Amino acid sequence: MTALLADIESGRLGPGDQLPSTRELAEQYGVASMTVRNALKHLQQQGHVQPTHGVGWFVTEPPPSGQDLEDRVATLEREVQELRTRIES
Amino acid sequence: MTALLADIESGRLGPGDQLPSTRELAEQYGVASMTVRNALKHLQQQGHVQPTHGVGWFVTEPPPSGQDLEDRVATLEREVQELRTRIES
Amino acid sequence: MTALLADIESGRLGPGDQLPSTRELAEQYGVASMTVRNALKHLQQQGHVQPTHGVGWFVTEPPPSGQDLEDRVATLEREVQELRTRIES
Amino acid sequence: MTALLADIESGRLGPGDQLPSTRELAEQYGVASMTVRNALKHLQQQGHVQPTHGVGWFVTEPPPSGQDLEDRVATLEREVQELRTRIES
DNA sequence: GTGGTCTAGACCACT
DNA sequence: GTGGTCTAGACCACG
Repeated sequence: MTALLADIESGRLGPGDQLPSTRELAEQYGVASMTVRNALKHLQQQGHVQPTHGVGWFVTEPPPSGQDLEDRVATLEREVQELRTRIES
Repeated sequence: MTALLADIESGRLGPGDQLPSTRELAEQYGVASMTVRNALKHLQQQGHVQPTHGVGWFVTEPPPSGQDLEDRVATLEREVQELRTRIES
Repeated sequence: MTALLADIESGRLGPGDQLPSTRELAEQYGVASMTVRNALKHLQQQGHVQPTHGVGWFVTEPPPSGQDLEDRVATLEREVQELRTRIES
Repeated sequence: MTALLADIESGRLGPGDQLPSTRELAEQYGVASMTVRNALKHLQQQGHVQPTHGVGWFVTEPPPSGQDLEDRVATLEREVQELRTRIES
């Protein structure tokens, strides 16, 4: 089941892509659906995938790990400030 | 969808008032129309609202305080089922 | 889907028998799974069948034909009481 | 609403094509959904379209109207005879 | 232009 | 590997 993560990290599955259904994955890997679900939840906690109820699982945008969240906030706040200035002028 | 019940119980929606259409509710709450319908059906079973085909859903007179009979039956049937399972095991 | 009821009433399916899974029934009758579920829910309300989550649907004891809801409640309460006694013993 | 028939006969809509939804058609032509439905039922009686519940309306194979059925049979029989001859030679 | 039912197929909860 | 709930959107019945 770590093969899924490999697919995501290698780029075979990109942001926005829909994963095969949980039933398909269970069949493909020959495991119980519970196992698939646990694995997906794990990947979700790491920020790799996200479910939409009744629709499917999707690869998320690359997780912000590696960049400090506070840095990210500062960057965005600067951007907002700049845009506001441009609008007012 | 429990917000609707809150609106009714708080008095924001009184007896005789018409609810927004199922399609509007679906859009408002960001859910599918079937989900709205299921929620309304539950509120109906509890005696809060009532539909009229081709017209709309309406808030009913104050519901039968306590527990609805059908609910009671459902509850008991579940309990019986559970107890039987425990006995068999 | 009314064929199921016929099977039950004719005795081809007796009390305690397990029905085919909802997915099988959907395939057999060529309808969507939600439709199967709705049909089963109706049969349940009429007291013909009963589900157990994660296990399946089962034919119940002969249904409460012409029985008042209050009677039904009383009957179930007695049944619960009896089952509890059996568990404690 | 006869525009739909024109679209079908002219070939803009071919066999197997799905029509716009009844709601869309009603909106497009600025008529009530009942009117759309009646028109579609009319086209269905003439063998032009066919509905599938919960899915949509589809253009059927070209109906045999306009050519007499016996003529059609004769034509086909000649065609079969001709093809057989070509095969044998 | 509303409520009601259905399709096709997904995820979720449970045993 | 079951039942339960949900999505998105279709047709159907009705006032």
